[in-house]
Amino acid sequence: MTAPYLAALNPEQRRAVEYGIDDPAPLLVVAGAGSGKTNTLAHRVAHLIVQGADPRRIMLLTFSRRAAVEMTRRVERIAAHVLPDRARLVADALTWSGTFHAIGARLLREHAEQIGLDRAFTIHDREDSADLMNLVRHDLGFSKTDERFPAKNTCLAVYSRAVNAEAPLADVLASHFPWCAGRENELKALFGAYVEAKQRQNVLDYDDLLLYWAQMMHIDDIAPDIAARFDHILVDEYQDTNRLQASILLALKPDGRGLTVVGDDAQSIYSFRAATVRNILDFPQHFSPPAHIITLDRNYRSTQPILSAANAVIDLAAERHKKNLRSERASAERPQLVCVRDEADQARYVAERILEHREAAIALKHQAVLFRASHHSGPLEIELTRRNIPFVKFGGLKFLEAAHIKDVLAFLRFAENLRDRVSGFRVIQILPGAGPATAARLLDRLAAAPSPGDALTDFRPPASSAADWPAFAEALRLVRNNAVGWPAELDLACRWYAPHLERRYEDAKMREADLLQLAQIASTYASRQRFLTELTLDPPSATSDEAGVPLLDEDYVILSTIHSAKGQEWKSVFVLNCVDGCIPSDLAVGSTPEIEEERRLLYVAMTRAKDHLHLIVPQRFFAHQQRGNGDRHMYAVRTRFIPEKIATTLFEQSAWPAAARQSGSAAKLAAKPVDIAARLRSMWR
DNA sequence: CTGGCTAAACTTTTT
DNA sequence: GTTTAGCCAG
Repeated sequence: MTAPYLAALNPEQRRAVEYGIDDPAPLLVVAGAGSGKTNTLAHRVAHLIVQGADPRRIMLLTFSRRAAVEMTRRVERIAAHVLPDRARLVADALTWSGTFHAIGARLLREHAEQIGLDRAFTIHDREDSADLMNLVRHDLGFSKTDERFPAKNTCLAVYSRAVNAEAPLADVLASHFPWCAGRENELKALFGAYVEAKQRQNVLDYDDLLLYWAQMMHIDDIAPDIAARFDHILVDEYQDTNRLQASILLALKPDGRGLTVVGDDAQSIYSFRAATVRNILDFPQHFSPPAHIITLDRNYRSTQPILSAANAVIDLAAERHKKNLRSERASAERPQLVCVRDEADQARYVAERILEHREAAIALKHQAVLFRASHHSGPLEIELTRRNIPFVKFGGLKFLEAAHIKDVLAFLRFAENLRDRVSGFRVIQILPGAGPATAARLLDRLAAAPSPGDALTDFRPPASSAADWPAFAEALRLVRNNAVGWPAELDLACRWYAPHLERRYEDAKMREADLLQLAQIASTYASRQRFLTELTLDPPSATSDEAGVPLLDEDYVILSTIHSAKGQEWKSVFVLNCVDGCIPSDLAVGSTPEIEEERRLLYVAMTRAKDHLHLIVPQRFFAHQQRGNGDRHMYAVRTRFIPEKIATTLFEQSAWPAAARQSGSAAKLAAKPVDIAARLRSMWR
């Protein structure tokens, strides 16, 4: 007897949904690309609830906030069929759904007192963390130039990997940062001081959200309480979790009962964040008896020719685990492998095909352009703007990373937490006449004072910044006293900042528009603290051109990094720069595992396509300066992941523009050759 | 002590 | 093409 709402699922999906409902043993679902993974997971959650599970006691860990929202939406839709009057209630009760980091932040605030943390901690994003690392690095005297010490971003990357991979510093250095291996002792000292600085300032970085959570799960008085709050824990995209996350999970469910993880080792693309595919491969053996495994290998997304090409690409992987996806969708159209001259032609080609597809009734929203690195879409963005084709871009440089946005946010963070040195350092130096020394002097007083608020009012600014100080102090005071409420506080911050914006930037007008957009975003949050926390954990993922964010009901093309395209699908997909040096990135050809991950990246990009897939190969490709006097243009060859045999048998190959290339050059070849040499000589006569 | 200047280094993907 | 350490004048 199967419930009617499960009738649309195939047998494997149904088994994944119904497995262990009465006896919740650990379950691993290996779900290939396009195999209905999200749908299956959503059905499992809905089914658990229909069978009596309490949605408030279900933890749903997803890779991104976007995925969490989508999952909740689907659960609600399924519930609407089965429990029509309670669907909304059910979805609203699924409050423990989100990323590891967001759930961690929430648990830490709830248990703050028990672990000696101030509830009002602020969260540093990656740039803030790097800035703090830099302050500490400077304090320890490592910025002296006689033997260059690793830069702040490198230091943070080393630290973060050691934490997330739960690996000793020496191992991390040897395997990923060999050029820093001689600095082990200094780095150890630096990281120790960095941790102390964070604690003094009452700030947590991304890694701390996991680290404190994991530590909390080792404390006998707290761990059982937290574990007992959740009957079921489901984890999506398990192939992209790291060891620290796995530790948290195993501490929450040591015997695996009530634990479901879903993922696909062929789509593991986040090892730069210390994710390890071993988590998913070793999962079953953590338990006795081992976790049950269900494999979903029927693909409902792509046509068979697209899937065959993608399968061929991933088949060449050095290490290949299980499954070959089968499609249910026949088609005569093979994926296209298109040669163009350069990136400008690539942009023109893509823009033209996009319009052509729209004429064929494929909405812009169902078309996406994917690329390896965020800046690869530059020429295309210009071309789309020129042709008035609206687009939204996902991934890459964030809105929040712009200096003027960071300034305003630093003001708010400083108001929230006067001990936050990174924010304080930034915001104080906005005032003319106040530099690092003034900032350090004030921050030292705030750190030492029993009441930082009083220390702030008592502070005598130097004469050089006396003119601008009162306005600053007053704005800060109003926000700190909650005198104006949220989101009026943001307006207040912007009004204080306006004259400085004007003075510091030539393009103040454009930047002002960004601040208006920030105000727009702010108005959707309930409080200053939630705004600051959630903005850091879930920054707006899309940026669009100056025209502003298109309204939701407008039609627009999707531009996205391949990483940000994870879990998504479109009718038509274009992959830019399918050349060596780009996919794989020439920054990632150092080791076999890195190259293998680049291969999976191409696989992920290809398997996003439902009906049409174009891989573009520009023959001349702009490369950022390759150390020294490097050239700007490189002559590129097709990516090594598509060898000749695959190209000829599984792709439709073409060159564009066709006319100029074929009839044009062929005709001229037949004619008499032009004497270029003579022309060159004649230039000087 | 700040702020403007020069020379040199660094440049992926993201919670 | 952008960020950062260091130098120097006020």
